[in-house]
Order: sequence, then structure tokens, then C-alpha cells
Amino acid sequence: MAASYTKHTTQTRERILEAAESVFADNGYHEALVDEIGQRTSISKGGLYFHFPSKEDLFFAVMDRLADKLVSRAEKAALEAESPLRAAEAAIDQVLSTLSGQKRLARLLTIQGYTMGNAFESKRAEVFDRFACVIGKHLRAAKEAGQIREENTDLASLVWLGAMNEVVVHWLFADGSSPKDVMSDLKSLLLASVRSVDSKVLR
Amino acid sequence: MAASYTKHTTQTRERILEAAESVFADNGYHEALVDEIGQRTSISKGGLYFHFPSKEDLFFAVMDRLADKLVSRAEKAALEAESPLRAAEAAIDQVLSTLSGQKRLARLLTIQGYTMGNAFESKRAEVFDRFACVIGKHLRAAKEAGQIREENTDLASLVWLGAMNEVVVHWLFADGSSPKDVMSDLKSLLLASVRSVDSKVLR
DNA sequence: CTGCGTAAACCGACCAGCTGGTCGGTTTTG
DNA sequence: CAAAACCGACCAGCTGGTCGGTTTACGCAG
Repeated sequence: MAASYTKHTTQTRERILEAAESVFADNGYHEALVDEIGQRTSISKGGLYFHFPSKEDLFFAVMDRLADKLVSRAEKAALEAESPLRAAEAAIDQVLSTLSGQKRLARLLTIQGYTMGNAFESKRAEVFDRFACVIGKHLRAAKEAGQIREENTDLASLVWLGAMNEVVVHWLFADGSSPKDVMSDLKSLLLASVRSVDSKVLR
Repeated sequence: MAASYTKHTTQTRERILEAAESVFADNGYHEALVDEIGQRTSISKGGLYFHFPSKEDLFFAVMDRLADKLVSRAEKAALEAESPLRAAEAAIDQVLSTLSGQKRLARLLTIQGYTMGNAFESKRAEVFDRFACVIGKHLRAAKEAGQIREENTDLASLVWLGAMNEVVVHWLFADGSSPKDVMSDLKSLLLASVRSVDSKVLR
């Protein structure tokens, strides 16, 4: 499918995606204007609609692209870890540090998506599930390796994800300490939640 | 301020609030129509605007009312607990069981608020902080009572809140098991995250 | 290399539907 | 008989999407 696009078209799409990302991140779905995306891209509205059939599709494309980026980063980081639990740790580490440096992106992933309304529901589920799966995969491995006590790894990934999400959201709203700053505390909380009682040594 | 309203006015406001709650919960802020709130209340749009200056204000009023209800429920449940940690447990217990029985309400509190866009940000922060404070208060007490190891109780309350939120959202989207069903597992995860190593007996 | 024709890419003025809010008037209340 | 409460037709602004027309890209024949 990507092959069916010419080089030029692909580049333009990318430019649009980039601009759309920032506009959506700043304003949320409803308050974001297609015209403004046009302005920032120097592509007319007509041009935009040549590449994307609707504002909604454009938004989805933005979210997909973002999720792809973050998930692959997280998985790459996980690969280099020396134990399953470390891998899970590395994944959340990666995500949190990335978001720490990019408020806009963080807003888009945690808050602004919702502004779209009912149509976004399945999308949000999809994106968050992708993250949950990454965490879950490593937690399962950790379970098998005896590193953790918790048997309900699905629930645990949800908890981890939710905790991360809330920390990020709180940072965005209250602009207190950045996720990076509380990361070590956060990690000990999350690890403690699943760790088997005697595994302080293991890790 | 409440005293300045007549009995009748107060009742009508309540009726409007009730209807608005269900409409907002079903559709989210943008997709909710003022006219529909009118229909469900049998009060004309003009009448609605006599009681509330704008759709936005009405929405805020709905959120406040909801938060009040839930928080007071949670605090009441906490009062009857025999230890600080139990109290925190009872609070989340109460919230989760309440939400379990009312998808609409759950949607409103976790998702639909966001659909409002940027104007909602401070409100969401306010509402969620109220919950975080309830949890935080008891965690601090538990800390002083030596029931938990974690010293960063603020972060811990955020983690708890985020975990709960995510569980609820996941239930809403994926409609898998209800929060009630996973509650005991969830509680052990959350307790483990803060519990001091040797406090299994204490609780 | 040049010219040419086709199709892709792009333009931007315009449209149409929607919906929050208004306001002059009517009914109810006390 | 005020004043509060309520009515509902109407307005106005906004904005996603369209569409006829223009420009650019590119393969190909001369």
C-alpha cells in the first residue's frame, strides 16, 4: 500500500501529518481547524482533502503514526534489557521519558484524543491496548521466570498503563514535576505491585 | 447561595441536572444537544437558559454534582474502616462498585468530560484531585501508622487513581469484566505497591 | 533535447447544515 | 399585580466539505 504512493505524495502526506499533529495537540479535535492545518502546511484545504478523505481520517492517521513511533521505541528499549522485568521497566521508562520531553505529544495521546467524542472510542481502545500488550508480554515472561508473584498479568498491565497515564495527565494539568522526575519512585511502586515477596535480589 | 433559591427552583434545577447528566453521559459534550436535554426534561430551551447561563456551565454543574456524590460516598465508607489502609481500600471499593453499576456515570467521569476540549482541563484536574486527596489522606495516615513503606504518598494516590481509571475505561470500551469482578485482584496489586514488606499481617 | 498530452496534485471561493443562544411574549406563582 | 418561570420560533456564526478550475509532474514520441 505504501508502495502505491509516489515519493512525492508520501512526503506531502508526512508534512500534513506533522502539522496536523501539532494542531490537534494544541487544540483537541473539535477546536482544531482544518484551515489551520492548511496554513501551517502551506497546503490549501483542497489539497488536504486530496490526501485525506476527512478530518476524522486525518486524525486517526495522526494517532496511528504516533502510536507506531512510541510502541516501536518502547519495544526496542525492551529488547536490550537483560531480564523480562527489566524489559517491562525499560518500556515504560522509554515512553515516559519521550513524553516528558514533548508536552504536545503527551497531550495528544492522553487527553486530546478523547475530545473527538464517541467516534474515537474504538481508536483509543486500540492504541492503549497496543501499549498494554507490550507491557503484558514482558510481565508474562517475568511471571514465567519467577520474577513476579502476580498471576493476573493483564490486569497488572492495565494498572501500570493507568498509573503512567495518570502521572502524565497530572503533569500536564498541574504542571508540577515532570514524569521523568518521579520515574524512579513510580517504578518502585509499580514493581512492588507485582514483585514476589523475596525477589528483591532477583529483578 | 443555595439558600437564595426557592424550593421550586431548586427542584427544577435538579431535574435539569439529572437529564443533562444522562444526555452528556450518552453523547459527550459536543454531541449532546441542549434541545435534547430540554426534551427529556419537558422544559423548553428558554427555560433551561433561565436556570443556567450556558451549556458549558450546565456541564460543569453536572460534573460538580457527580463528584460531590461520589466523594462523599467514598469518605463515608472510609469512616467505618478500622485502619487507615482499610479506609483507603474502602474508598476505592466504594467508587468502583458504584461505577460498576452505572456505566453512564462511569463514562461521564472518565471519558466524556474530555470531549469538551480545552475548557475542561482545569475542571478535570479539580475533580480528579478531589479523589486523589481522599486516597492520599488515608495513605498518609497509613504511613504514619507504619502500615505502608511508601513515603511518596502523593504519587501513590495518583497511581491508585490512574489504575482505577484505566480499569474502568477498559471495562467501558472493551466491555469485558466489570470493575467489581477484578476488584479483589486490583486491590491486592495496589496494596502491594505500597505495603511494607513485613506488613502482611498488619493491614 | 523539445514539445506535448494526460493525470496527479493542488487551489480557494463558496456552500449548507447545524446548533448554541436570544428575546418578545405568555403563563404561573405568591 | 408584579415578578419569577417558562416558552419556542428565530437568528447568526462557524466550519467541514465540495467542486470547477489551474498548475505541476512525468512518460513518451518526434
